[in-house]
Amino acid sequence: MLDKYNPSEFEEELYKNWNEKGYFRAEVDKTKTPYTIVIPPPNVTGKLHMGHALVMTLQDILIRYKKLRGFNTLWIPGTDHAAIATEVKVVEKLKKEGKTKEQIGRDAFLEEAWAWTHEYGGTITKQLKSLGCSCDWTRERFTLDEGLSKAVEHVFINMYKKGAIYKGNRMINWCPNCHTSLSDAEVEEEEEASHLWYIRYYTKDKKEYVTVATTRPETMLGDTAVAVNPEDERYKDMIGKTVVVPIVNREIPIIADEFVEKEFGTGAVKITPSHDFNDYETGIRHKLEQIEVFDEKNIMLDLVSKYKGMNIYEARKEIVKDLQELEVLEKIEDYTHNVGKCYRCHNTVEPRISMQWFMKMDELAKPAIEVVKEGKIKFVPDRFEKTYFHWMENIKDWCISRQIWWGHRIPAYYCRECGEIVVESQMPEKCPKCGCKHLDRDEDTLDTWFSSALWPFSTMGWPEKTEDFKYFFPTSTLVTAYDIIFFWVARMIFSSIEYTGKIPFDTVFMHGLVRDAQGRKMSKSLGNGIDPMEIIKEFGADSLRFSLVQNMTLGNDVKYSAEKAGSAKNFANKIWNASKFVLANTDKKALENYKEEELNIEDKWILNKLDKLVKEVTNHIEKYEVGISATKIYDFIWSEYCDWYIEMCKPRLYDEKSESKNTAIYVLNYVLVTVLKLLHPFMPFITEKIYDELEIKKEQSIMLEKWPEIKEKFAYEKEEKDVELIKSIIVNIRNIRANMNVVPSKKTKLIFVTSKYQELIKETSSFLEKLGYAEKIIVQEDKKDIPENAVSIVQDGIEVFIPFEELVDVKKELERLDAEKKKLEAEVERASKMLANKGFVEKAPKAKIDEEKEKLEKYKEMLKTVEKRIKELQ
RNA sequence: GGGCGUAUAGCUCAGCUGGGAGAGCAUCUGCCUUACAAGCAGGAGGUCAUAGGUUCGAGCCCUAUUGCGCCCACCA
Repeated sequence: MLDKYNPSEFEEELYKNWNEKGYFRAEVDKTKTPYTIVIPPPNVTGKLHMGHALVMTLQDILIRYKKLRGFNTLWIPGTDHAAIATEVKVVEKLKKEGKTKEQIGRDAFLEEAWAWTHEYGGTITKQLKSLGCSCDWTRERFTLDEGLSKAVEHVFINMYKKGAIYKGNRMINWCPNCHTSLSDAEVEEEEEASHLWYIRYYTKDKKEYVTVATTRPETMLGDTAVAVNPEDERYKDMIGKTVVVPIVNREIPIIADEFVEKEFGTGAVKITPSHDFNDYETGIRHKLEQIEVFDEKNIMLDLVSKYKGMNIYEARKEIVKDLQELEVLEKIEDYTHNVGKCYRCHNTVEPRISMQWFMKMDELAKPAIEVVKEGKIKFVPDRFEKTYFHWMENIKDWCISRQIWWGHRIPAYYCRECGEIVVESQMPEKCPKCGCKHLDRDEDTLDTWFSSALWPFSTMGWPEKTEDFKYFFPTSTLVTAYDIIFFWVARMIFSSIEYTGKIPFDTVFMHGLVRDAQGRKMSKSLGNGIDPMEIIKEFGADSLRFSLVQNMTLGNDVKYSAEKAGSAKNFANKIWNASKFVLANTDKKALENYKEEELNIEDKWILNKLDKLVKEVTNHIEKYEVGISATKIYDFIWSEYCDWYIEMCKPRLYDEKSESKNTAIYVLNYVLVTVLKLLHPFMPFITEKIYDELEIKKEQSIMLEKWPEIKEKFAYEKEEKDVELIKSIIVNIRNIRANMNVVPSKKTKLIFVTSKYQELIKETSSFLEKLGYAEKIIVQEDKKDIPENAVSIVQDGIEVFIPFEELVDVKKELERLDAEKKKLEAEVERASKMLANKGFVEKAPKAKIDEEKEKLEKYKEMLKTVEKRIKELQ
C-alpha cells in the first residue's frame, strides 16, 4: 500500500532492480527491429550538470518509449577522456605539488592522469543512474579503452595511407595556456575592448610615410610588408616602394593585395606572416619572409634584446612607449574587436606556424553533405541543417594533432637518420628507407574529437565485424545540444560514411541549452548554476526529468529554475494520491467482473478522451515534441482524470448497492495503468512504483509493458460531447454559488427542464448530484412548479433552476441574467454577421459554415430562453 | 557583413494545415468536501512587438521596421 510520496525512498532501489533484472540489456535478436542510441559521452571526470540532465532525459524518454513500442532498444553509455580538459587539471594538480609534467616525464604523467581518471571517473555514470537512464551498462565504453583506441589507430593509419591525413607546417590556432594547437572549431570569438594604434612607417629617406593601424603593435617586430588595396588611389604611388619598420629598422616592401579594406583604419596594413592568419596567407601570396616574434608561451624572442623574455603584453606596453619616443605613433583610438579564445581555458589564442597533422576535408565533406540533402539523415528541427551545410561547405582541413600527452598518441615514427615517417601500429624495427634502427615515436596525441567522431561504431567493436555492429549499426537517433554540431555531429557523419560506408544515425535530434531563470548561461563564474543532483535530492529524479522537458520546444533553449521541479513534484504527488485512491477502492473481483456493455456514460467519456490522449502523445513523441506530450499527459491526469473522472466515480464507489461500482473500479484502473504507461518514459520511477501496486498489472515491471494501442476510431464521441455539456452546467452551478458565497455544505434542489436531454440527466445524475451540490435532482418537461426564488442556468436544450430560497435577490438575478443575455446577443450577432458575409458563405469550407449555423441556432434558442426568464422575473 | 532564432497574461511558455486568445507559477475570493492544503472550487489579468499586405477571415502566411538572443565570417 502506498504511503506518502517520497521519491528518495524508492528511486534508487527501483533502478537497482531494473539493472539487476537486465531490463537495460539488449541482445542481438534478428526477429526484432533494433532502436539504438549512443550517448554523447560526457567527460569521464565530469559531474552531471543541467545540460547533461536534459540530454540524458531526452534519450531515456526515447529509449523507454521505443522499448514499450516493441523495439529492441539499446542505449550505449560511456565517457570521453576529454584530452585538453583533463590534461589541464592534472597539470594543475602537479603544479600544486611543485612539479611540472616535463619534470616527471610522459610515462609518469600518464600514470598521474590515469589515477586522476580513476579517482574522479565514475561520478557521472553514477549520477546518470540516479537520473534513471536506462543504459546498457554491460556495454559501457571509454574513449581510451583498448577497443576504441584500436579503432582510432586503424582510422589514422588507413587515412594516412590514403593520403587523407598528412603532416604540414602551417598556421594553426595555438593556445599558449594549454600549450597545444586547436582546431578552428575549438576557437571561440569574444569581444574585447582594446585600441587601434596608428604607426608611421617612413621611407628610408624619411620623406614619405605610410600610417598603419594595428591592434597588435608588438607583432611589428616581425613585419615583412605593408599592404594596401591595389585600387586605393591614396597609395597607388607607394606600391613597390619600401618603408622601414621602426625600432627594428628593417626595410620592407609596400605591396598591393585585394584583401585590404580601403575603408578600415588608414587603408594600409602591416603584414606579420608569423602571427596572423591573413598576414600568413598574404605572405605566401607575396613570398614574404616569416619572422617569429614570440614563442609558444607568448615570450618575446631575441629580435630586439630589450624585449627579449618579456611576455607579449608587457612587450606591447614597452613598444608603444618606444614608438611614442620615436615620434612615429600618430594616435591611439579605442577599439572593440573580436579575439579568438580557447574553448577550454578562455585564454587568447595565438595564430602560430607549426608542424601539425591534418585531415583533408574536401573529399570527406561532399558525401556528408549529400546524405543530409537527400534526407538520409534528418535534423530535428530541420533549421539546423542550414548550420550544418554552411559549415561543411566552408570547411578547412582539420588540425588533428595536439601537443598534450593525455589521449591517443599518434602512431607515427620518425627515423633519426633520414627523417622518414612510418605510420604503423607498432614501432618498426628499422627504418624501411635507410635501415636505421633508431626511430622515435611522434610526441603528439590526437584531438579528443577524433575519437568521438568514431563513437557510434567504435563502441560496437568496429573495425571488427562484431554481431553488435552488424545488428545495431547504424544507430537510430542522435540526441545532442545544438552547440556541438561542428565538434561532433558533423565529424561523426563524415567519419562514418568514410570508414563504415554507412550513415551513423538517421536522425539528429537537437535540443537547446539549459539557462537560468533570467536566460543566462549557467556558469561557475556567475554562480547561477543549478546542480541536478540537488534537485533530485529535494524533488526526485522524476520531477527533475519532467520539469526539464515539460516546457521544452524543438531546438529552443530551456529557462530553468528549481520552482519548476517543485511544480513537477506537485504533479507527481497528485498522481501518487490519485493512485492511492484508486488502489484503496479496488478489489480484484471487481476487475474480473468487468463487462464493457455496463459502462456508464462518464466511463465512455473518459475512455474516449484517453484514446485521444494516446494518439496525441504518440504522434508528438514521434515528432520529437516531447514537451507537448508531457503537457498533454499532465493536463489529462490532473484536469480530466483527477478533477473530473475520479470525482464522478465517487458516488458509485461509496454506494455499496451501486450496480456499476465494479465498472467504475475497472475503468479507474484501466485509465490509470494506461496513463502510467504513457508517462513512464518521462517519469520512470513513480510510474513503476505505482504499477507495481496495481491489481490490473500484467507484467513484472512497467518496462516490460506494451505501449497503449492507438485507436483510429473513437467509439464514444457522442457520449464525450454529452458529458461535456453536463460538465459545463456543473461549472455554471459552481460559478453561481461562488458568486453568491454559498458554502459547499449548503445543498439545493436542481430542477432540470428539458425534453431533449431527459435521458442524459438520468444517466449522469449519480455524479451530477454530488458535483452540483444537490440534495435532489428533478427532471421535468416543462416549467411548472418552479419556485419563485430560483437562479437559472440556460444551456443548449436545458434550463436548470436552483432554488436558493432566501438567498436569492431577484434584482441581482436579473442583473446576472441581463449580462448573460448580452453575452448571448453578442454570440448571435457574431454568428449572424459571419453567415451574412457573402465571402464567407461562398469561400469558407462547408464544415465551418455548418458549424456556425449550428451555433447560431443554439445561441438563438438560448437567448430566447433567457429573455423569457427575465420576463418571468420582472 | 551573412545566417538563424525569438517577441502572446506580472513571470515561464503553449497555441495543430489560417476559423471565437490558453496552461503552469504568482495574485485575489471562498473552502481542512473521508486520494491529495504539495490540495479543491471560483475570479481578475492580453490592441498576440510595430507598420503595411494577402484573405470572407491573421497570434498563425508575406514584406518591412524595432528589441532581445545565438551562430558563422580574414576589416588589421
